[in-house]
Amino acid sequence: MDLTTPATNPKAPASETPAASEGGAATTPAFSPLYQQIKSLILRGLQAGEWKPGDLIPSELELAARFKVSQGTVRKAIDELSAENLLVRRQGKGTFVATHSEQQVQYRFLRLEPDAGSRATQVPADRRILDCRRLRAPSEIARMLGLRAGEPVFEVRRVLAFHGVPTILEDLWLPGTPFKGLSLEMLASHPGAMYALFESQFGVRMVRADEKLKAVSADGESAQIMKLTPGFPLLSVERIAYTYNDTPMEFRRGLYRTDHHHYHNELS
Amino acid sequence: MDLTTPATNPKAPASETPAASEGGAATTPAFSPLYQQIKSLILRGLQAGEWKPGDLIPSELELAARFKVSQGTVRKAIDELSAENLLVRRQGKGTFVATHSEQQVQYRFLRLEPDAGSRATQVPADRRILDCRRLRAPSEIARMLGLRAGEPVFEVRRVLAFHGVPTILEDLWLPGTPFKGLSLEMLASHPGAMYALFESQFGVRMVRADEKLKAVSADGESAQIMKLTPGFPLLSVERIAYTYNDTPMEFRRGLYRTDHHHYHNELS
DNA sequence: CAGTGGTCTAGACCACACT
DNA sequence: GTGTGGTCTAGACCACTGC
Repeated sequence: MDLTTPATNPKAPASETPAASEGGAATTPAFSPLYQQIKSLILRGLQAGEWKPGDLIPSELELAARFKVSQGTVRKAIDELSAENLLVRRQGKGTFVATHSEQQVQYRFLRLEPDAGSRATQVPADRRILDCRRLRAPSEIARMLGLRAGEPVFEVRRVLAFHGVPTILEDLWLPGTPFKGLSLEMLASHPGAMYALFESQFGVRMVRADEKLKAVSADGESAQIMKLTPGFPLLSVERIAYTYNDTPMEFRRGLYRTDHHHYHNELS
Repeated sequence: MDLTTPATNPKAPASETPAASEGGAATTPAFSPLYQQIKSLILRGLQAGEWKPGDLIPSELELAARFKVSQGTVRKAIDELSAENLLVRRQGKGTFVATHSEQQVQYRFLRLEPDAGSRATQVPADRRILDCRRLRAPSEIARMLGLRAGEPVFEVRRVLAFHGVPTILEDLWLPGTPFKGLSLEMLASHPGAMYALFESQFGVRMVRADEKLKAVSADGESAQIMKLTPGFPLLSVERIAYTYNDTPMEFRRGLYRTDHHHYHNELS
């Protein structure tokens, strides 16, 4: 592939890309390197479901041939995608689409850990779904999910217990359209982590998330559900989870009991 | 540099490395790629203070010549180091040692943000040092810092206020030896972030940190200092900060008021 | 202009997994 | 052995910075 065209983007790098977007007007010329374009193309394949979570994607040489670039360029694109946890490389085997299921990393977004003792094998939580209903999005929820107020959403409430102690009370909201058909039975019957179900049943893969933490006091209702006295300090965790393209697909509000657990975070 | 030697590590890659460690006995052969060895060598230079925070390090070609490897290999080593925030690349200028000062990122490890309004320009906190004393490490502190109980440590207490509202009460402990000479006056007179002072005055650069968060209720003492009623829910943040080589250099326990701020975390 | 990091290529060889 | 990702090289050219 030649890069003779100077400042602005050279011609589209792939043969199979009708260059869907790129409205028309001259915005920022914004030179973008070839490997970034390759990255976008792979990303498009992931979004389009060409390769599903857990799938093996084509080898680097194959992709290089398809996109008419060198293996090194494909490699750099895949490097970044795997650094972002979208792909997983396995030497000798190939490159796979990351998934929330199967891996030993069951709860990839749950940062709660038992204090001290820290049995590396965190006891599998005891999950209980309290509620699952379809309703029109209140404005706050709509805003978080990038919807218009009144659009349908699912609301789920559940409790997680460790060693019989209710530790997490969560309410979560999902956009109605992509999750059409969700039901309490489906959630209750599914054994694994919730995000694994989202992948297998709805083809929705959560890629990253933003969390906002606060310390709060248990109100009457949550205290009752978690068998605590009102006023008990709880960690409030609000999460927006995004799928490909930074599209919000879940808003979650959790209350964590932290007298025997803590929220672990690594800074760098 | 030739890589003819097969499985085990090839001969040391640099000319100026007396191969200090590598005890003797055959542990794990553990093949390590060239770029990892280069990375270690650069890291050693950083630890040894050959280049200090903010300094320009030699160019890729210079390092390649010095270590007798190709530019690409040095590049990959630097890529990783800059991904770990130890180095910062600036196109056209060179590669610099990362620092907590100068950058616009004043509080690199502080995850507390104002709610909603979120003036991107977070008001510079009003810092007040309450105490700074030298004492013998209690066993818990010693354990956190990798010291023996009774070894000297500094204990500092300070309050951060935003818009006049006391929001963070922190106690922190530093090992006595590396921080010899620390005083309340020094802390109080220094304008910028604390980690910047550690770099400039003690040559200690914090590289990464581990935090454990819990929700707690304000006790009498902290309530009084923060002008709250006892029982007010506070976010407890325990941090161990590490310098190069995963050596712990600070233990910090903070209480955050979170009624108008939140702790922000990005998951991926 | 020269010097730096950033991108891209082409080719060689190594380490690992499967058959 | 074949095919995969992983490492390493050498050289070309581009983009940015500052003299």
